[in-house]
Amino acid sequence: MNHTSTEENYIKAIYHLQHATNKVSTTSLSEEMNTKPASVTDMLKKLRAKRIVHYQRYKGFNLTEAGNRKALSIIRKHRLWEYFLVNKLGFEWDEVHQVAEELEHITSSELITRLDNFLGNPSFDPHGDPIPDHNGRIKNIRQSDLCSIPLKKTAAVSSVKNQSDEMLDMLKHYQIGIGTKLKVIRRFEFDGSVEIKIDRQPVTVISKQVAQNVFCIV
Amino acid sequence: MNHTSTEENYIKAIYHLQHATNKVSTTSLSEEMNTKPASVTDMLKKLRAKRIVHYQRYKGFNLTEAGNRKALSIIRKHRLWEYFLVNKLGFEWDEVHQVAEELEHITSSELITRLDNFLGNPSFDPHGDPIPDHNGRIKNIRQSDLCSIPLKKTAAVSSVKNQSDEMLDMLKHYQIGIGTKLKVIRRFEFDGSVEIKIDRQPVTVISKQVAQNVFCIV
DNA sequence: ATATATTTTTAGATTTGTCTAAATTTAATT
DNA sequence: AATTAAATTTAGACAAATCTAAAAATATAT
Repeated sequence: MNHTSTEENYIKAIYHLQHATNKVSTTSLSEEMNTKPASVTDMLKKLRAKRIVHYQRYKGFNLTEAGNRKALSIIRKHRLWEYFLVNKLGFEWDEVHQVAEELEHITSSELITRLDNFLGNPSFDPHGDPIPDHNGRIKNIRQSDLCSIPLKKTAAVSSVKNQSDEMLDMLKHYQIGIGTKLKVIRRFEFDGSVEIKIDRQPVTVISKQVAQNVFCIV
Repeated sequence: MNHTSTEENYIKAIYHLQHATNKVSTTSLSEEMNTKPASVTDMLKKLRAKRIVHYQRYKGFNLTEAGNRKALSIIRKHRLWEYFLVNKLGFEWDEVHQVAEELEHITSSELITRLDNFLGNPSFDPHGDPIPDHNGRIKNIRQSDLCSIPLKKTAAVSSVKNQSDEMLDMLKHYQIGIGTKLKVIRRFEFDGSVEIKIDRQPVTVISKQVAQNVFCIV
């Protein structure tokens, strides 16, 4: 079944709502999509007709099995392109999202197979998010930065994105290196800074800028 | 100024009509775009409002300076992506057009700059067509196949794509070799065959299949 | 449990790119 | 030059994705 870019964006947004939030509703989806609830209702009917969502008026919705597969294939494309943009074209990880939003809608599946091989079949994108394989399977070891890992779970630092001298200097100060075990205790709304506890060290706070660069396996 | 993918496709098609044929008309453009003449008229009004074409009803149309620049930027993207698909992802040259048709509409200009550098700033795409640089300049040594060179301009054969025994046999029969000077006199709509005049030889017709494989410098 | 607020859906309009059918203009032919 | 043919344009309609405003259903609060 073919889908328009718009439909694909809705499918992705529904997937995201189902996994990253606990609010799957017409209104929350409209916020995610920057549209009005009325537009969401129209699209839900369209996606229901295409067997992408289960949907009953006033009763909510969720992805069907086919919808879930479709979502994973879009996410796969998005993350492979992000990997390409950062590791081949030299973009910074925070510059690639918008471009990948466009690239993910290129239809050729042959292209994605070849891109995947060209990149060496990576399992994680530059943000540490897992890249679904061609069957939609996701590596359960997920790399996430300190802004997105769950609170109070021990995690091991697995990579650092920005490897500038200045950053390495900071990490040395905090005694953070690859393999360091730590927990995120809390996050501050005001500036996004993060309170962490490292084994055998006092609790400290690191800035959002630093936290975004430190990736862990939870 | 931003343009939809559809507008971009029209711009590219007009550019192509102006350079590769001598029929720039509502009907020929509608054939190029696989639409009806009425749709072309609508689009011409839209493009005129955006200062992309000069257009007077019943009197024909052509690209403005801005339209020409825009066309070259789309062609640049298309050909860079084709180069990428063939030389990095291992596609065959005849498999890439459709995918590049989609990729050429990705908007980021930063992406194209980086892609260009990643590829080593190539001057010709896998079909031998020149890749405009970021200022829209085209290497005047343009390699084009006999299906796309301008009519009645002397051209020198510069390369042959398919180098199979069967093809070389045909070229020997026609007395075409590297360096041969020839003109394309006309093209036949019916089967895409091409009438050519080679120095000191009678006019002959070669099939589209052959013409597509013979590249020249105009 | 009834009134109020919130969420969701419907109805009808808009924009983009397309179509068909009819009208108009230009070109070709006798 | 008049007629016929071809090309082009207009008029009106349609599908996709959106909107606003109003109606309907559900949830919340008194």
